[in-house]
Amino acid sequence: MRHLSKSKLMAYRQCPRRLWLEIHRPDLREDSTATEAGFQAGYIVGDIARKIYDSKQNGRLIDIQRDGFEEAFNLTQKFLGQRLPIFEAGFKTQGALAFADILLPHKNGWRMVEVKSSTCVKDYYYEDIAIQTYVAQAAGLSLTKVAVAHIDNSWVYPGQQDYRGLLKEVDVTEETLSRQDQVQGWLQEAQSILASAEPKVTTGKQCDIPYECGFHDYCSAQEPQAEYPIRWLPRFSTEPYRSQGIIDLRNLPPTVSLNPTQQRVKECTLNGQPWFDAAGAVADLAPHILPGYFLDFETINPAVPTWKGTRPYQQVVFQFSLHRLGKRGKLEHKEFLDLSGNDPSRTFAMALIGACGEAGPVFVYNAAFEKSRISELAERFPKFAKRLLAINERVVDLLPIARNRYYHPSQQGSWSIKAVLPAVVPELSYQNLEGVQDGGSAQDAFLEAIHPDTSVDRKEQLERQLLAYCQLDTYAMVKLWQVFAGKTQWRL
DNA sequence: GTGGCCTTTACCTAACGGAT
DNA sequence: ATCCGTTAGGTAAAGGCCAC
Repeated sequence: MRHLSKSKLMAYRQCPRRLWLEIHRPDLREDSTATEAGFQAGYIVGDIARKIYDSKQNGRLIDIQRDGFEEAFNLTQKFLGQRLPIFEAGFKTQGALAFADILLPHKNGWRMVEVKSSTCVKDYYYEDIAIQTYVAQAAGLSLTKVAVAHIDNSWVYPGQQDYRGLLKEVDVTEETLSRQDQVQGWLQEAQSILASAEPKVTTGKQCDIPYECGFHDYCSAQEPQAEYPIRWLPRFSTEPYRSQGIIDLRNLPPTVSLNPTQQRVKECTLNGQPWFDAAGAVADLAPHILPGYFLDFETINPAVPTWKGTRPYQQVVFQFSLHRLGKRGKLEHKEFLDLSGNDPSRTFAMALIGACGEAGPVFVYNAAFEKSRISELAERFPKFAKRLLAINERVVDLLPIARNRYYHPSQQGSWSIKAVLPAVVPELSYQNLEGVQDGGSAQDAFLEAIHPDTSVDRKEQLERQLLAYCQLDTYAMVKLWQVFAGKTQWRL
């Protein structure tokens, strides 16, 4: 009999091998990325949920890290007797463990609320909560109601630490209880899987459901490797071919119909040559006459908003870099970075208006992102709306030009800026940057910089790193433009 | 007017881009 | 783990055409 936490059982619902590895070889799992950020963006959803659901401030929180499993179970039983709100109550049955985010006295029993940081009730929550409630009920808990509390991303934070309205509660009692009969079977199957040898399951769709499995690299390393994987073909369903044992582009039957982009990826990959429609690129850029601007934003999007007037998961702009390229190739740079800890939006909007000038194309990469941010600022600050929307009118997207005119085998089917730049402008490298080398570390740096405990020296260091990183981003776009526009003789 | 066939439009979803 | 907007591609519904 193994101790099976609910999350590990969920793993088995997708793939028995995933469950087996979770229990027997957790060391093989890739570190999950975002969860271990040093500086948390504002509040954690769970903390807020406890405050919201503990209006009388008499709830009992069980700390599994501190107390350990056995003590958590004992405390749970003790607190159940007191009929007060309980957070992280622990239950155990048939080797399965479950911890309930919130338990509240309800009628003659208890109401269980599972807190999720998503913005809707996902299908897989039903299985998740079915296991949760099964374990709790089998351990003797009387449940009268089960609910999911998820984030309401249409809610606007009014400030003053007033987080009522952040969470939206959805009753899932029926959906959950109707699955109870199945859970018993899942538990037995899980135990028998764990008692056996490692199941060998080939990688497939299930590896990414409901999110990427941490053992994917381990499993795929044991399979034949394609030198030119067919998954490099953009928007191409590999499943039908995988089942036929076709994993390499060289083995893809010529009869398979590919769209022009896929065809290009295939050809360039197999002949190892980049493709560049230089005349086409020049023609695409010709209508957009200099002076031109090159713009990039950095944002932060905390689940729990920290600034009055912002929504959950809203992308709040805190930094931009702007290069201006004159008619004869003169390059200037402007930038903005707000590390005050206050909402940067308003000063950002003003600085952006001031920096962009009155006319000339504003080049960005994947225009939807920057344009959406600008539109949002226009909505929030009507006084600036006209001037902000005027900038949006000037935005020119370099992504479709890259996609239509350029491909290098090293892109591996992707036209994201991180795939395109090293191919087009190999001499530019982010490796030389210290600290901040990508968007993720930019957010970390921002959070650390605005944290009250951060020293002045450290803050200045982070500021320098952030500025260097964002400036390199737009400079890289200038270099990209230079190649596409055929101005390689310019010294930029 | 109905049935059959083809074309167009409308709608939906997965993939991809950006940000963490 | 999470968000969002755009887009490509597929499918379903609607529309158009003509023979019978």
